[in-house]
Amino acid sequence: MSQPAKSARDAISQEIVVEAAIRLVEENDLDALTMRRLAAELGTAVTSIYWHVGNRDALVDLMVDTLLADMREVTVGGRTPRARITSLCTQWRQRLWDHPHLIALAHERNKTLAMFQPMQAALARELHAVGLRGKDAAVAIRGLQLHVVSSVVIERTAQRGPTTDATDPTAWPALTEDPELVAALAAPVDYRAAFEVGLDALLGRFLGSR
Amino acid sequence: MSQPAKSARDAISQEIVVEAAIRLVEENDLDALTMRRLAAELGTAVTSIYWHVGNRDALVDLMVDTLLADMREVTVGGRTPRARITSLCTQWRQRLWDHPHLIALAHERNKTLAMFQPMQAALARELHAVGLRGKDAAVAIRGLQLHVVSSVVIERTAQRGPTTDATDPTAWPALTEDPELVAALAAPVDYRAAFEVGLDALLGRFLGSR
DNA sequence: GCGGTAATGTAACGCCGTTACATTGGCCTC
DNA sequence: GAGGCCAATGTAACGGCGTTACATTACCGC
Repeated sequence: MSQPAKSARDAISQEIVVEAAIRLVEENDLDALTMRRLAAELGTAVTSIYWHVGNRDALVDLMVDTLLADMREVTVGGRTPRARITSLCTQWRQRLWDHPHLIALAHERNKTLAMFQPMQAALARELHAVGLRGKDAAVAIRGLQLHVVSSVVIERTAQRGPTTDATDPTAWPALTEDPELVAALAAPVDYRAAFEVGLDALLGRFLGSR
Repeated sequence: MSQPAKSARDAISQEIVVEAAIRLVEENDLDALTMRRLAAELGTAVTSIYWHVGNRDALVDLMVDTLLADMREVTVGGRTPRARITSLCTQWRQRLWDHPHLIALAHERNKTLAMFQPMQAALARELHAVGLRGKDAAVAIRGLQLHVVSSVVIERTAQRGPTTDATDPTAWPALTEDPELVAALAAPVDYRAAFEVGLDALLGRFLGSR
């Protein structure tokens, strides 16, 4: 981004480093992102990485910014305001879902909520159109935003360790009267359904009869 | 837990190791939990730690179990079912809030959702009393559970890095017509209020007129 | 050709989790 | 009491991590 490609020795630029780092994370883990391995992947020494990006934290910041750049533009569909807001939230959830490592990266750099500016603006426009403004609009935006991001965060962290998530049915002596409930709770969580129910509930609360 | 205190040399047991580890984390960070530092804190060698707890992952598991033991019993208050469920969720949120490191620890061991069994059982009882059972009850339990845990998780991760969370108001050229909204969005998030609004919305959806 | 500087390479520091191996010390058996 | 067993602790190392002081290269303008 800032390094002019003067030297044509082998032309390792900051973009190339960031791209390689993203590739490294997306093809493996966040743990796979080590400066040494990144240098090896680029066929260079670790000090070159440091020269181009500073340190590991700065590199992660750059990665987050790069990934976020792909999510800037928002397209809203739907007739009623409620449908448009639903589409907005679902779309945003989908995008976060498609970049699971973005969440992990942003989480590591404490930028989890900072990535939501475009969505905030779009939501504000829609709420504005329904007559919600000022503090009420802010509460609604915050609520919807938290719902989207936490839905994905929780699902992703939960799916990393599938062993302990399926709740043990034998631990509930008091519930044997409702075997269907026990079975439903022992089944894997349908996070998408939970998201949609929660979203619907939030919209019912915020929009009311609008 | 399993080591009989045969040798009275200086009596480092598994409990003592786990307690020291919890103290170490609660007085500092999760990052402060290193095997060497833990050994130094106990005035012993690192291999003793390994002998007693196995390795770092096993130690964290033990810590999570220990911390969870303090949260087993649930007390429900309130007259209407809705009030009782609200009390339940608020209470659970408060407990998680009081043990912020428990969340980080459980997160590291992918036990984020596994800690919810007692709350699940209590919720199931309440919902049962209102006539919600089977799959409907499961959906409600999941939704409430996700709401509680994600509320705390998001707030905790957000508060670790306060710099990037206050959204930059200048980034919204389209919203200058609603300065109150911009101001409200630039202010720090009131997570407790967001939690309560979301909880209210979820209950309105699940319980309806019940 | 020459100097400056952008870029890369070498080698080390201190930290981490983990482990092979040696050593201690209390108990039991003979 | 001597010897042995084995739980418990200590010593020292391995490989990997982020980071950095320092030396070295290669290109550009002069």
